[in-house]
Amino acid sequence: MIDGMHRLRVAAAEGRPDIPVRFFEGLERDAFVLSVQSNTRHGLPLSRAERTAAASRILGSHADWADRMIAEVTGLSTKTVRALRREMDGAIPHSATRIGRDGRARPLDSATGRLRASELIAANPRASLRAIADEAGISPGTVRDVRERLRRGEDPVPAGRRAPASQQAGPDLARTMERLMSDPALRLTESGRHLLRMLTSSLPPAEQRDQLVRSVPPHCAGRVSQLALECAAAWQEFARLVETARPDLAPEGWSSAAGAVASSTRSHGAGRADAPAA
DNA sequence: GTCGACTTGGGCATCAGATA
DNA sequence: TATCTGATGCCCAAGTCGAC
Repeated sequence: MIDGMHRLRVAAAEGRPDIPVRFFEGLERDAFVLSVQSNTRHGLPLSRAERTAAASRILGSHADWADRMIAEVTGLSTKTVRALRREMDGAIPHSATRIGRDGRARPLDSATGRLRASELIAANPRASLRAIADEAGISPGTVRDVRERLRRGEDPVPAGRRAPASQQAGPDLARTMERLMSDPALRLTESGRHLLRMLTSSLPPAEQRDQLVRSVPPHCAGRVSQLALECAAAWQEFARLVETARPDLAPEGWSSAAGAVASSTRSHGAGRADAPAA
């Protein structure tokens, strides 16, 4: 029963031998979506907690659906669904595209396709927009925009919100830091606050990094560099100990990232494993 | 090839209700 | 009463796709 439980009970109470039904053919996950949609549109409305739980489940089963699509189904706001998706980052399948309410798929990051299109245009300036679009995996409209940008001497990838994934490491770190700082388990204990202070002070914002580098006097550069490498090695050892203590909580990719730091620092012969230095 | 309709995610300001 | 949280509306740049 996806919808109409009350109508069925009323029919049964009235002793009616049959009731008109509409069959649904599809996957269980799609049946769940239909059920949530029905409950938000009529009948006994779902509580906010129930709608949030439903949105979480739909995010897990339909990760490629746009936030607005899920918001419409669950009766939540788009911003709430967006926040929920951020919270569940890592726990839900990653999708490079979003299917909107119009059923069209749109990429989250078109930089790769744009760069590919710019290469194809340079190689064959007389190729049609559709031919390049097919080859690059983007729409003809986007190819046209790339071509106009190249004619104006601009970068084929617009600067702004949809930056290439390679440039998103900074914001991800900042987001992870924000989550840790809002976690009561850390925020409300002395040792947790101490750890947060150490993590915060050891993560210079990208925009301040260049300024910090320029502020190092030439005669101190060697010692500062050596100390930074020792700090990195100490943090790497700290990461290894944390991972060993709680292997079940180690995020995917953590080991390889820590290993990369280790390999880059060990090659300099630095490293002190007794305490993490910030 | 071009254009317009419609959509996206994100930022920002504002408001309302819950909670301390 | 102050603060927090969630919802809403508006705006923006960018993307897709059908019609012409």
